Amino acid sequence: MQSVRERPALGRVSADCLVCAARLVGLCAPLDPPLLELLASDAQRSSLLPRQAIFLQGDPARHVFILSAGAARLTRLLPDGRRAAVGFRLAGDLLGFTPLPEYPFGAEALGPASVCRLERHSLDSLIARHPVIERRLLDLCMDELASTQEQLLALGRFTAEERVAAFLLTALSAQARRGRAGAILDLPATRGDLGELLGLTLETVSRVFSAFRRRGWIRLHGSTGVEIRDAAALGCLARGEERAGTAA
Amino acid sequence: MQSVRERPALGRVSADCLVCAARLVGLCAPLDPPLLELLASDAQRSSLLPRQAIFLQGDPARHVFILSAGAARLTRLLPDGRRAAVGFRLAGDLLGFTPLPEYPFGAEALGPASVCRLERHSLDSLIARHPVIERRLLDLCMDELASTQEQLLALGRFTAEERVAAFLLTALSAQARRGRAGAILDLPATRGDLGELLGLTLETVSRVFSAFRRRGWIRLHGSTGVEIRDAAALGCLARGEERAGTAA
DNA sequence: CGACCTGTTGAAATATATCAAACATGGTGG
DNA sequence: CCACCATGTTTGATATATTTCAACAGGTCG
Repeated sequence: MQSVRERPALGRVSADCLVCAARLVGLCAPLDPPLLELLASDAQRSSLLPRQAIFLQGDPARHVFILSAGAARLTRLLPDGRRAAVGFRLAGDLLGFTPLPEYPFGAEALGPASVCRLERHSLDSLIARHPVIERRLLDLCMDELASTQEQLLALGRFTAEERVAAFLLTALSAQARRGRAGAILDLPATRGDLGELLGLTLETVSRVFSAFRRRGWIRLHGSTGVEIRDAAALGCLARGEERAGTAA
Repeated sequence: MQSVRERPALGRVSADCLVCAARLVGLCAPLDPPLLELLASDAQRSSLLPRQAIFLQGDPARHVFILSAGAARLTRLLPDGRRAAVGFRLAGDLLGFTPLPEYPFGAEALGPASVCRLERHSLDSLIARHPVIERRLLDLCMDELASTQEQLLALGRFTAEERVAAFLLTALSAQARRGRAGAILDLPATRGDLGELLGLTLETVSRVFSAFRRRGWIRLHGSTGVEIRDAAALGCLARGEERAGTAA
């Protein structure tokens, strides 16, 4: 089912590119320019087509990746073919940093994207020489843990509508944090992608989008644009404020 | 609904106690004795009754806790009263370590338990003086992230039976890692507790236990003992190996 | 144009929740 | 010691949210 699997072509990367892509979030955000230069000197940049794999579940975890542009998803494949998404990641996020010998899940680009690839051992030696990086990794890990726990709450206790509402608002604020303010969410994901993230089928996701649209809470623009027109109503759902009837 | 809420009585703690409780897992596992002594000198020990709160969701996050004995659960309460458990924690685990100003969820003892309480700022200053602690925190955070992602997978894609099976095996191996080998799991949690962890109702958890018992996969001993009699069968479910009929 | 993919909507099937009742268990106090 | 109560468990009947199966519509692309 995965259309494109070959590895991206590689190229050298400048510190500028790293700085520019990951100014406000991610590993590089708080690092000194000289340190960034050091990171960049070891990294290789590559561009990804939509749906292209960054790494596969089960591959030896020899590299870490910084997503410098675009969006990606992390997915786990079950033996019987079911697939679940562990999360979506945006520009600046670190991918594939694991203590395990193999990646416990795969990563693939959602839309067009680009990554900086760094050898795991070269990150390790960088850490050894510059403890500030370790501190930064701990912060990132804690952020990721917190968002995973939120996701857990959603899958464990939220209805389909609540999950979609929570996702839309989370994605909107993640996009805002990366500089693009405004109510239009750029979401290069199919209904199926969202279903895998939210523990729903693609049909259920579609029905929820339709319901939100009918209530005037969202508007769709093209294939990837989702305009949030009533963040308050969505927020009420996303916070889990009532179990029963959805008031007008 | 929470029966006991007052804070535990505090007392001094020895490094020995920390070492002993958390020898193989947790924050203290790989630390030098002198460092442990340092940690211990700042910590206060307290005993907890079953169901006693360690900290509440929304409390200022001024302390971190090391669970030195017993089991605890972390729960998030939704505005409308629904409750979800983020996870269970066992002896040696670190609780309440968050970058946020307030605890994002509450922690309470499942059975009788004890914790070592440490001021957050004193942990911070310890980190500043001994970077090895930071490394250890990163490892712990990554472990916690990995187990949370497993849990996410379970809630997103697993059936009720698969969730319970996966939980039982995870709990068994967590117990084994803490020294108590063997097939009998000591589980001081009600069906309701498990339901909150697994995103199910207590009745569904009970029905799954009954089904496993009828198939001879488990046996119950008293109110907390669960004997795993067919780990292979449970493992097959827990890995998500088939979607449809459960073969005899 | 036709094949293909994504999205939408409908009708039926189903896993789990909800509601309800009985049953066990352990503690407590008469 | 036993009656009593609170708490947790089990099981049943019913309801319901979501899945599953299916058909169709709108793009896109070769």
